[in-house]
Amino acid sequence: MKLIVCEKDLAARRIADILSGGTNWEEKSHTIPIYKFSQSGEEFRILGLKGHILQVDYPEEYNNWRKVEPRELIFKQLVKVPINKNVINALKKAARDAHSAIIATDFDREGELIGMDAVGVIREVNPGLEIKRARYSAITRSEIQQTFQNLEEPYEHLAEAGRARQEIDLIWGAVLTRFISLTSTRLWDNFLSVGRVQSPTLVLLVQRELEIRDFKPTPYWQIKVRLKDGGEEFEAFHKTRRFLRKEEAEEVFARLGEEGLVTSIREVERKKAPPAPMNTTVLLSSAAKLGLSPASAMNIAEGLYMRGLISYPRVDNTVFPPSIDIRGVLLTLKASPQFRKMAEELIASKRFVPTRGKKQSTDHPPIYPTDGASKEKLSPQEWKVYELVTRHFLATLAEEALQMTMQVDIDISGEPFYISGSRIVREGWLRYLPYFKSADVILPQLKEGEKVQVLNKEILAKETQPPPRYTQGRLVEKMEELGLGTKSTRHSIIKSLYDRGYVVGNPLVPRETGIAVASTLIKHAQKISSPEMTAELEQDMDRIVEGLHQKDQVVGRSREMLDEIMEVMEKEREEIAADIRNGVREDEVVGKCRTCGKDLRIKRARKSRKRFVGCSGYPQCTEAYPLPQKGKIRSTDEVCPDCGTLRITVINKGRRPWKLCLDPECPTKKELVGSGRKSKRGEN
DNA sequence: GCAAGGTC
Repeated sequence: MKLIVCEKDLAARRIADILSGGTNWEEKSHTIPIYKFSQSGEEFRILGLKGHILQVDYPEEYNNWRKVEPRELIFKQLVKVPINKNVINALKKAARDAHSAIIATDFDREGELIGMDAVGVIREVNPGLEIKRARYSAITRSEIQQTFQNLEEPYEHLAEAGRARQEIDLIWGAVLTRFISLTSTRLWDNFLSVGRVQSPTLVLLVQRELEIRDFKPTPYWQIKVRLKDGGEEFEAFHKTRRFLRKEEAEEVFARLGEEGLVTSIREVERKKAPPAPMNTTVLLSSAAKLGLSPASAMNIAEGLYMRGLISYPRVDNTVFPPSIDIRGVLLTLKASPQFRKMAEELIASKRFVPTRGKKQSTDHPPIYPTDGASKEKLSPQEWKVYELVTRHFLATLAEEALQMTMQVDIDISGEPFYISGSRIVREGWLRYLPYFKSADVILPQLKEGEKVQVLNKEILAKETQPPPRYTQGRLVEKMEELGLGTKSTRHSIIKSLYDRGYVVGNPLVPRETGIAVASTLIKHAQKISSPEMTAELEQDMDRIVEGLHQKDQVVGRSREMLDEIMEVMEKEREEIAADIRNGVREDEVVGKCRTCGKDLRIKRARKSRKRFVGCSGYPQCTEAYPLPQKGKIRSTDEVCPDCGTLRITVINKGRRPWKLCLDPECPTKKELVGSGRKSKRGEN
């Protein structure tokens, strides 16, 4: 029996179909599907893993954070532990009966690592097994058939590069996470984390926040006039969009007479190209514009993919391979009542060539609908994502949109004014993807040389605005630009910043705890506060792949570097502890006290160690409220209209966050507590 | 209870 090991069930199923010509059947082993078939007297079994099967970890004796100095962890031996017992058992069982195995995981760094981990498990039960590697970059009939006739050897170096990443990420993550959590005594539910990807992402947000806080607005002035042409009234602005001196604006203002002259009208037709095909980043950033967090958009997309409604959602590629039958996709979309007409239109106009994006890879096609769904059969959020994917796909087939833009120049007493407008003259792809369509600005019918009447003039005092905060959608894009995280992890990295209490809201606003942690890392562990650590790791991994470096050299150097950082951080322990505690303390403020106006904050009772909300004016002010003893507490700026006390959010693991009035006697309390029933999926 | 990377 030949055993073929794939990275995921989808690949196993499709490869089985191709190699067997559709004669394979499915059996379950330890709940894992295995595809079987026979060919020229040989029996085949194809097994799909669920991604990584092992993870690196510290041996159990180091589990207690308080009993181990974080710095000691740096040079400790790491172990690998199974992630999913069913997968391992199914793999072992199949390996026992096999006389050879073929590793057919994705051909990339993590895929090779997954494959080599599988080889390790296989060898435990069947040491002499012959092992080959099937290298393919797309699951198409021709490529799979060819690949399996030209098997290769495993790429040990590639897997080693993956191991280096695993080890470095765990060592830096564990040591620094424990160190800052222990020094600031933020433990268990409230621990503070540090990581190669999450920390530079947090720093990005914090630096923007500090820029906003430091921002000094510059005043400027605009001149606006109200004009009349025949019956129509309209507004025009002075061409000096920003007068930096008020006097200057006033001088111009004083000169303006009661009549203006249309000096020129320019019309320009602009082409708006349809979007490139959708990859994960585009899916997440578009979904964010529709109000879905990247984490829930990804979750929902995963579910739609599992139900066969959209293609694989984790992809960088933005170029459709020729193997995708675009016309066929449109035909299946006719099964959707909501999209039947649009699909028919595109079929009738024979538009079967999609746009091409800049990122081309062959592992998966861009995200597209694989079946026609109907709105009634999906939840509102599922429909939102399905609709987005489908509309985006249709847009990539449609013709470009045309927008007419107009600028009219008007002279008033020698001063230049303008009005500008635009309108869509051909909808093209915007018809399918109307979410982000800009509204038309229609101008009055004017002619060059025409006179207009000045009805009114006005000086507007304005100020320059600080840079905007990152929205979740923009952050996903920025992370991709900086090389932080991957298509599969960015959404979860962002979610963990919320879970740690580093940020709130969308756009993301850092809390004081997040600012304190970021500032500490910038100051004392610069390395892990910037995207450069990832960039350098990538270079080191390339050298491992080329055989120029060994994994242990790279990890060893990284350990030394961390040790030097930790030596300094240990010396500065008191200062670091104070900085982070100050940040944490500020976030413990729930709001203002109703009685005395001072801060209400989360405190702990001396004797019982139970937490409660008390007034910082104690003992003069004795305002106090009980708190649930479990779960994370976050303040809100809401005040209950019934009892008049502040509301807080309580977050318990695996449950939907619930809001609670501080006053335990509040009449609305029962209803609020009871609202945690409906769904596990919460929006941030 | 640590990270980030796969995948469900």
